[in-house]
Amino acid sequence: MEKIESNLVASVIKAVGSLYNKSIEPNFVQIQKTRKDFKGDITIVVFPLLKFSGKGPEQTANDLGNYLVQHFELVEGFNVIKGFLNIEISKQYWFSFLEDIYLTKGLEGGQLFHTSSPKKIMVEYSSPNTNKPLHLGHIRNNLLGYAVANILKATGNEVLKVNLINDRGIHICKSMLAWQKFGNGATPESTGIKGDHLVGDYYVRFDQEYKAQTKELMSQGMTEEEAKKQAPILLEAQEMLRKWEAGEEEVLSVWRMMNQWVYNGFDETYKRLGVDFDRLYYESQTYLLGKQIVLDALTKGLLYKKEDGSVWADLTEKGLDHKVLLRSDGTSVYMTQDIGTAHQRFEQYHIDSHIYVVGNEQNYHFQALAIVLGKMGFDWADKIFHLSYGMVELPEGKMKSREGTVVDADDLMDEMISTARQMSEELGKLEGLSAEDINKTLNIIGLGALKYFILKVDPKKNMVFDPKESIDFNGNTGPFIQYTYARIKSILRKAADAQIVFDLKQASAVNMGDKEKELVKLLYDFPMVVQEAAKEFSPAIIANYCYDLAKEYNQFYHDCPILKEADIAVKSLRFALSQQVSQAIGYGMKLLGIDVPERM
RNA sequence: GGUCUGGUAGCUCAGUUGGAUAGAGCAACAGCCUUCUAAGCUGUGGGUCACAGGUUCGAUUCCUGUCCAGAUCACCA
Repeated sequence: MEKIESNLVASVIKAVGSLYNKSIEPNFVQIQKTRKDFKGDITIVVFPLLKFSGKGPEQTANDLGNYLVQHFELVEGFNVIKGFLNIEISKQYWFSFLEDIYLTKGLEGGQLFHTSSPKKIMVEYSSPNTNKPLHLGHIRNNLLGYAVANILKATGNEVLKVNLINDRGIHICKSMLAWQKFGNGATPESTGIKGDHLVGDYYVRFDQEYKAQTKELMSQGMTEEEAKKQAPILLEAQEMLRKWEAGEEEVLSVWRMMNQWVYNGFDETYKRLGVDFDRLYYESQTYLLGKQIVLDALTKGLLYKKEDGSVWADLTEKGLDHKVLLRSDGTSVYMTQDIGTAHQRFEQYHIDSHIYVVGNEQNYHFQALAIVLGKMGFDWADKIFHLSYGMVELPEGKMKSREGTVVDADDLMDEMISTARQMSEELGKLEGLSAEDINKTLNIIGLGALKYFILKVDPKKNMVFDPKESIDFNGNTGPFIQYTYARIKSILRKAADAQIVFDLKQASAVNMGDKEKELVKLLYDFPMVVQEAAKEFSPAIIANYCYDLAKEYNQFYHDCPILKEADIAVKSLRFALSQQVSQAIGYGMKLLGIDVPERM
């Protein structure tokens, strides 16, 4: 079926040509959805056309409206308010659209969502440190990365999800050291504590000891600055890192063991969260990459070396500062590794684009990275994209691990599910379900509430999470949308049980009321919404669409009987429509990584 | 101090390339379950779109300045 918008633009151009004998560019035809308080489906803003018509807004709009109604089947009627020409698209068109998706393709199938230029895209997300468990900030990262990858796939791209795990460095040495000193051989098995939490506990333990030692040194007359550098436990941790880099087996074996604990813990969290990866990278294997590339660029004169031997990039012409790429002792920094891994990925996988899902605190880093890569002459330098997302804040400000205000990912998921249980029991929703089904459903609802809460917010904005008020289940929430889905499914089940077969062919455009039309219009928007979300890397666009659709459907559900409708034609139409809405909701939520329950 | 984000109802958030009377939810209040699941639906109240200029037929949207908040500017990652 031809799209309404392009059809209408062409029609208006023809109309202007015929009415006023002027030829105009498409960008003068401004089209938008008609606002709900007015009659009509699509609105043409006529102000830009006045200079061609030479008439006032009202007159011009009426001229156009009359012409369109007479010459184009698609246009059924119109009204003019001020300079706005509100067009009514024929009900036949909307009905045909519903027929089209219901009888042939279905929204999910076909090429409805695909872009004209598919790409091979790598999405890096999660990228945790291995010294502590995941928290709410990581949840936002994981959900965003996973959803964006889904959306890009749905629009026809080939997507590779990767996770670069930061498994080395001073932070993990701190946990290792504290475990050796204070752990008495504790393991996840011996303590029953999840591996990543156990390792995190020793990271906290290290910090306690470090603070105590610093305080002690200060009481002996050291300045705070000195004391922070001289605390014995810190020196030990630094020594441990040196041993790790020297490859001493004694250190490596502890490192491998504790990291494995963490990986087991992460795997569990990822699984519950419903995210996954096509490939894992470990910094211990990539942190030396990039050095040769930097040295090559140095010999080409693209970088410069200071007297102390450190290598720098001058980014001042781009408005940034100078950036170190190799330390004076010749070792790599963070940026060096990113240069190396980016190079490796573009060369090895021949990707067209690389998306890094990383918090906005690293905006500067990625800006600098792109400039450095460009300076080094890589033609893919402008193909890297930093999907920068805002911080999750508490009502009183940032989460601080030192103050114990970090919201732990596992705890939060537990809480969401227990809230779901409490709500469901109060409402008596779970009667007649098996224990297994109950758990499955509560899992879907609890996680749905959490995921939707996070994904409905524009990624680039900071967002506030109040741990005291648990995440809502009413209103603009995941469960609201899930509930709409479950109610439709219930209707579909009932029809199937009664062996009622609905045939949309029995219905026609005349059976379509205003509510039905509004829903079809929303369904019509769905592919564009998905494409927009892909373009903007914003799952929030899909989340808000799902809400709008569910909201609209609930009104329809309230006002219009479906199975109880007497007129078989109307009944069939409503049934088909409900079925399509459930598909769109289910698919939209799936793109967000949110499951929907068959009943709740 | 430089750079980058952001500032919309008491709170959490929408608001498509500039368009009509700026929208939801939560919270508050008032209604709707003998009828397909009331985690729903309907209604009421709530706004100087931070502030001031500019661009134009028209600005929450674009530009400039001011104020406020956050991030960042390491031989950390």
